Amino acid sequence: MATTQPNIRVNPVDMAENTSADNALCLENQVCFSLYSAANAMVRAYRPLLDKLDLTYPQYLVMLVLWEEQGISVKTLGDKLFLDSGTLTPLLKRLESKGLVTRGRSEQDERVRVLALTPAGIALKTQASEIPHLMRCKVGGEASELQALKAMCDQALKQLHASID
Amino acid sequence: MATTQPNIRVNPVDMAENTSADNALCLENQVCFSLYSAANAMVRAYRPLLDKLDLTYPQYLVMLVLWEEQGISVKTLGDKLFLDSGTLTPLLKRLESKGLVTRGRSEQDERVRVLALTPAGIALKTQASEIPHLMRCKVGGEASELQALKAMCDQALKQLHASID
DNA sequence: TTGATTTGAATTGCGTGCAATTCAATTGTG
DNA sequence: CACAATTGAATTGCACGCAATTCAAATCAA
Repeated sequence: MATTQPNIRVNPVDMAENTSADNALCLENQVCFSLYSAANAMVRAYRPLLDKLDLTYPQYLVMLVLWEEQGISVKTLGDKLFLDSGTLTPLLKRLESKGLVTRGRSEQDERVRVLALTPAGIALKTQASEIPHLMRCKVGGEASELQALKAMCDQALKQLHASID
Repeated sequence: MATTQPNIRVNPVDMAENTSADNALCLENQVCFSLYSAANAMVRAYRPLLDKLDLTYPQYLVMLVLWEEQGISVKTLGDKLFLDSGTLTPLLKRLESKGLVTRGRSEQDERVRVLALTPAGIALKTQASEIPHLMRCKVGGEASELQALKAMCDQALKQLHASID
């Protein structure tokens, strides 16, 4: 049961007519729904791996950025992750309370938080090193397919950002 | 600034070595991160359209299902949307309080909620009919590309469900 | 039939996402 | 220099997602 069958729908009895809007309210939406479901499933799949590091997926993303470059601001971090301060501020406080991240202040601009890693935060990178391989096994598929998926997601993201409203 | 440049990274000064784990902690993750970011952006793009219907995106998904088939249980709905009762129960209560959905009880099995639409819930479909077209404009791209994106997301979802841990 | 198990929803708790607002620090302007 | 506008974070409020637990109804097994 629950086999993912193609989008061939039978019109239910109590629904009136099967117009073009019906098809649109199915076919086109499936792309967004597939994207949405796949993203949820991806975060779910990360969970058991990240539990060992006591990280959530968004926290892991922040750590990925900081493992690459420290001393950045919340704004810069948000630009990289497409997340705002409303999401990042409490998240960063949690990482700080775990002893992984420091939230300093910029000397030049008192408004700016300067994010850096503690030794424990840096050390966590070693434990994280096996995660990409494990996730690749879970997702499966050819590398070229994954690259194509990434390219399409990036394209869609770019387009959605372009059409702000 | 903030141009989406290819994944050519410069190793920061205070980071030690640039191992294969470094590449993995970037390249492979980008697929998941792209998926995650695109899904977030998609939900964000839906918002102004759905605001007019006073629906969130997950609520819209529920309505899509019920516009196709009424009288289903929370379980069946969850199987279709890949969501559980922890998400759906409060969401359905909100749809109920908006006067769009009824949450009855099954005669055969008292545990089961039977979900149906109110006249207002059915009527809302008309207002929703233009949303797919508007979203397609926002996302852009060829229909074939979107179908390819959907196929890859579905494949990834299927694979992630198969490898439960 | 009874008792154990399973199942469908609901509940609880936590961590996002994000719109909207606030606030202080900084920048721009006359 | 004053003062308005902008900017970077933080805060508030709401709606998810989902793990974990609870609970009652239904099913299974001895």
